[in-house]
Amino acid sequence: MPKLDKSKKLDSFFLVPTSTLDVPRVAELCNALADEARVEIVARLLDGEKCVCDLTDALETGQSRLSYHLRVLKDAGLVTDRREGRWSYYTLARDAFLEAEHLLSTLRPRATRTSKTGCC
Amino acid sequence: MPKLDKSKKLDSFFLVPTSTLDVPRVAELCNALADEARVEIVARLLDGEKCVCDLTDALETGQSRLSYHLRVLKDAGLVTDRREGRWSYYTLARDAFLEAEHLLSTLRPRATRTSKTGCC
DNA sequence: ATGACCCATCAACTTTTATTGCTGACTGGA
DNA sequence: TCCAGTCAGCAATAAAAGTTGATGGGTCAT
Repeated sequence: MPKLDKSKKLDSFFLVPTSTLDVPRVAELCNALADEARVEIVARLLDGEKCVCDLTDALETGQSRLSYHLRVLKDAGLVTDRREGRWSYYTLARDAFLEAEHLLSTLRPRATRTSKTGCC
Repeated sequence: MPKLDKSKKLDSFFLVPTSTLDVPRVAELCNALADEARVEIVARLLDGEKCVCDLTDALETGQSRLSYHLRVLKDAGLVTDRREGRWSYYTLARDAFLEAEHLLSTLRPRATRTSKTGCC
């Protein structure tokens, strides 16, 4: 029996391992991937680092718009950027994607059981 | 060498297995989980089916608001509902969560290699 | 049938996101 | 130094998402 973490609500403490159920972080990561434009960007970065101009060409989008979406991804920690001369290079942050996979797995329903509790 | 699927863009065909990279679906699923209120709902459903009134009590939220968020989750396929008498019961859709995990895994960067291609 | 209850949906509103054009900082070459 | 190119960030606008209170349909007990 683990020690009670009083910072967590009591009931949820017993239902799930709260240490791995980080609601705001799930929402933050999902929010960053909730837009097709950003998922496209991630897809383009799958085969390695790219500079903004590469992405602008590949995605046929305005530079300003791209910059905005890159920032959203960066704020969520899903990409990192690097400056080299006049170019900015973006790379996927592997850790963040692994984190996302882990967080999502904590939301996976255990089984298809119906609890059949009386209601209200 | 698999047969070419002409419905997919040529370049992305060679970069990733496009059959598993469903950009709109990733965005749709992530969008459904992009709000803390909805992640909370999912968390509450982790230990099984619940009726709306249970969730209203547990999450201390207005009934209308909850109904809205449940609908978003339902539209994304993450939950299913069932009517019994005057109560509506919601359950997590295991398949959709497995699908989400799979889709997310297709976005995981292969390695931390820098492609070092010349730019622009 | 009447009334209490559960819940989805609507309309009105507020808040958040996304898009676009523009500006300017910074870099590197002529 | 001057010019052209890359790119982030701002302001204005458009669009989408979220919140709230009200309405009404369905269900159940009296």
